[in-house]
Amino acid sequence: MDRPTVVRTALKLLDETGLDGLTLRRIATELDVKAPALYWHFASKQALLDEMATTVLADAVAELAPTGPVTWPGWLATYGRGLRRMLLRYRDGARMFSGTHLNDDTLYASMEGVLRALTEAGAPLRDAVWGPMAVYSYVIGFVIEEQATAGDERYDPQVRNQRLDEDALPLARAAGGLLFTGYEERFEYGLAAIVRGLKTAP
Amino acid sequence: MDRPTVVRTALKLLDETGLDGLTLRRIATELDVKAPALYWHFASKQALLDEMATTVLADAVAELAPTGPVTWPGWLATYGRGLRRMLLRYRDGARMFSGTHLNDDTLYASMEGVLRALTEAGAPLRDAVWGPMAVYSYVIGFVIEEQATAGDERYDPQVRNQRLDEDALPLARAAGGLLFTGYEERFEYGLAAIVRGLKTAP
DNA sequence: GTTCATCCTTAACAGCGTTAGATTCTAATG
DNA sequence: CATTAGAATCTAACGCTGTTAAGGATGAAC
Repeated sequence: MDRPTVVRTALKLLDETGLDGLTLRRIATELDVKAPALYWHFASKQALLDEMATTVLADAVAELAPTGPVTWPGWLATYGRGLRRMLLRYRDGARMFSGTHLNDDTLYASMEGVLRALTEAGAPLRDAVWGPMAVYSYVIGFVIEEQATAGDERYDPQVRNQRLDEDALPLARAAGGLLFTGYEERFEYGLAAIVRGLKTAP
Repeated sequence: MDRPTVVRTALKLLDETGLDGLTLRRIATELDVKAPALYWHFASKQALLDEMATTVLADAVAELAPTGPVTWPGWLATYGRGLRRMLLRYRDGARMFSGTHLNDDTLYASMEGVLRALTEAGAPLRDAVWGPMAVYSYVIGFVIEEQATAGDERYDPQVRNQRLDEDALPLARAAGGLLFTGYEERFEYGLAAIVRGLKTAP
């Protein structure tokens, strides 16, 4: 049992338990081990969560890193879609990223490749750094909300509209159907806006 | 002692304790009360957190809701900046939003005003809903990362660069200076991109 | 064959959110 | 004025959590 094994096991367990139900004792049981044994490999639960998030992001970046020549900021759309897909792969995947400290040198290595590809495509370093970061922020924020609301019946437009007065709040009622269905299309809407905005930067 | 009092007290305490240190016992002590008393007003701690987040957002939307005529999507920049300012006002303010269920009818009322102003400014309802939502996602994601890294010495570019090999990762090193300083400028960079992208929507 | 580091165990701690049941206080009712 | 009803809080406790301390098993190195 080593660090990567613990991380992968915890990530697998995350789908069953959710982030709130992910306890050290459950992870340990899954590994046929007692909870304190985890402290040999990780200084704290937070350190384990940090490494879980880092692993997911490193997987995403490694998979998405441009191999050949890319266009800027065209690659950002690919990056945004891939990142969202990675986050959706795990229950509470995006929430896992809030409050964690990303810290892995393999992450920086992948980043280096992205930065080189983007600068070689003609982007100033500032854009090559800030562009992906803006997409990253958007994706994290979007998926946090998506994973919180999708499947939660309190956000079902029909249930929601029963609470909302038709005469006083007609637009808020209509908004429900646009907010809590068709996440795919709404995600692309915002992502396209960012990419388009970066393309037409002054 | 009523619900709003508890919420405001908890929000004040949040700055001292941080989200992880915010326990029901501490909140109760601050209110000169024992912890179980809180259960008379809230069904669970999560319900209290939900209302805290809802309060912060409702405050922001109420303050930012356009009173007169607005331009679309020009108002979105105002909205994004104001929302960020509101989140930064509280320690872990953005993290508080991940995992909480926003649910307040006063929130919908404020939303109604925004939607009306934007549609009257000529925006289709879809844009009036999805535009602010895209900005919202970006701001939440941005501030989560900002509040996690700002002030954390592990993200100090100098400390960070000691870990990074100069020859192998020159761009990743240079990126540090662009990522963990000057949040203001980087925030505006992404915000402007979204707004510009929405303005030039096809 | 002893030493030493590695990896895991048992036992326990303080603190957490939460519940059950008793208790106090307030206001209205007869 | 005495009684009742309900609202708001208390005490006590439960099960669970992350975490620590101290010790035992295992295997490689001298």
